[in-house]
Amino acid sequence: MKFEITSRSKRARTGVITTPHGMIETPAFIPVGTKADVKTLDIKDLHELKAPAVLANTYHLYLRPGPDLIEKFGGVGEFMGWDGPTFTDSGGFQVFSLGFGLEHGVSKVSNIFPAEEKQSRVLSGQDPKPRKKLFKIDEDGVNFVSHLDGSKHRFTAETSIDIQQKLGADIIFAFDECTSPLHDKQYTEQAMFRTHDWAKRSVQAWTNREKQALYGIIQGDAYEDLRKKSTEYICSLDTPGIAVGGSLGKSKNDMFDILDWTLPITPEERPRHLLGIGEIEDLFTASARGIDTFDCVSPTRIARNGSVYVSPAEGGNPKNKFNINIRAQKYAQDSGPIDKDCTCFTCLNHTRAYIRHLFASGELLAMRLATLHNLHFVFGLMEDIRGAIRGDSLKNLMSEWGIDDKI
RNA sequence: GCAGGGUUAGUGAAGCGGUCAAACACGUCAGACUGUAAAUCUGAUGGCUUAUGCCUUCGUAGGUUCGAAUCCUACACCCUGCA
Repeated sequence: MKFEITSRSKRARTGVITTPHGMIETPAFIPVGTKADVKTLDIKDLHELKAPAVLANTYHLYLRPGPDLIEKFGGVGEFMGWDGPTFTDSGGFQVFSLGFGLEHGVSKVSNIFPAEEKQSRVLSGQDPKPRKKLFKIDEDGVNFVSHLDGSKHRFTAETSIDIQQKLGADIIFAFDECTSPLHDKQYTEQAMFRTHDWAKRSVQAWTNREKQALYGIIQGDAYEDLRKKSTEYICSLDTPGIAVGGSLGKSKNDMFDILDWTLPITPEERPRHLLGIGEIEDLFTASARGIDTFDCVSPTRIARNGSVYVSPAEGGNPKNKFNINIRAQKYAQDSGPIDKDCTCFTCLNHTRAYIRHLFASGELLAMRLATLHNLHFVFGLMEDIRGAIRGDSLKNLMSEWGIDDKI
């Protein structure tokens, strides 16, 4: 992998990541294809959308169909028939989402209000309805039971890297522990040190350096000293790229702070990936802070659940100005496209009324059309962001979108 | 014509004297979703100037009872046997 910065505008930059499977213009949004497919889409769709890459998942592909089988087929990309760049996540996120996250019903950005109250209940063991977690963490690694069949397994830094080398993605991630916004500082610090140890071991286990680029992952939640310490340590390791991971706090402001603490002290020449983030607003604010690549399930997941992106001119929902719930009754007779200015397949061919009808009827096409639209929208947005960085006008673009950011 | 069974909120269907504005399912409406256990999940769903409140509802009309969706009578419609 090679990374070249092509322009700079304040803290933002554009660049090109060159992988064995092609180039990625950055900042870029990488759609998530957990089980070696972007849900509802095929590779022809991904090509037509100009998807820059696909991010698959180590945990899921390890359980099924298994890394040895994928290796026989020449890696995830070959296996799925995708000739573009690929990423694999390390499985670290599942340690969280199927562990603490499942147990206490939290995601990586806490949306629980009031978060402090929930946090104190969880920390004092007063959470009223904990569920049985599937992962148990120790210093050396993680024991877990498969969510598919209950079988017992163990991941360590070494096994994660070994699996990822068999999966063969162009960009791979160190095995890490993603904490929750509800963990206290003491635990977060312990987890951070564990992640540092695992990162070091991930680097040692990483042997396929010609073809695969390893990214270390910065942890530390929303604690300034921890994030800075973690950034220094992760950047001291010999990895081609750096990722910001883990819990990103209790609000968007926390996330801004985290990026402000970490990115200015990472080496400029290494590409920076922001794990699991990618709502419309975030793509602007994190690009402005110097993030180069994103991955996120949001555009594809909310599409399947009936939320589709709209530009500021369309209005959007009162609570979320960048999307509308296309299932709503008020669109039943709407003869316009999802977004007037959108040139995606869905908007060129179908009305809001038709898409709403497909959702109401439970038709699979509804999810596919919505996914095509949302990804086209996000990829177009990233192109606009890159153009704005080159033209030194990102701030203007953001104000056109009504994004108020102090940066 | 005789005998038996049935008629409950948008639909199907529980309830068979008080704790019933009425279970449950579906439907409908609204909301959530950020390194995907997610075509998932949550809430609302008789009306009201939103309430440990009032009003109207369980085929129709009467009746019994302190009290009826629940018991009785008549009527209407539907189903099943026998003529």
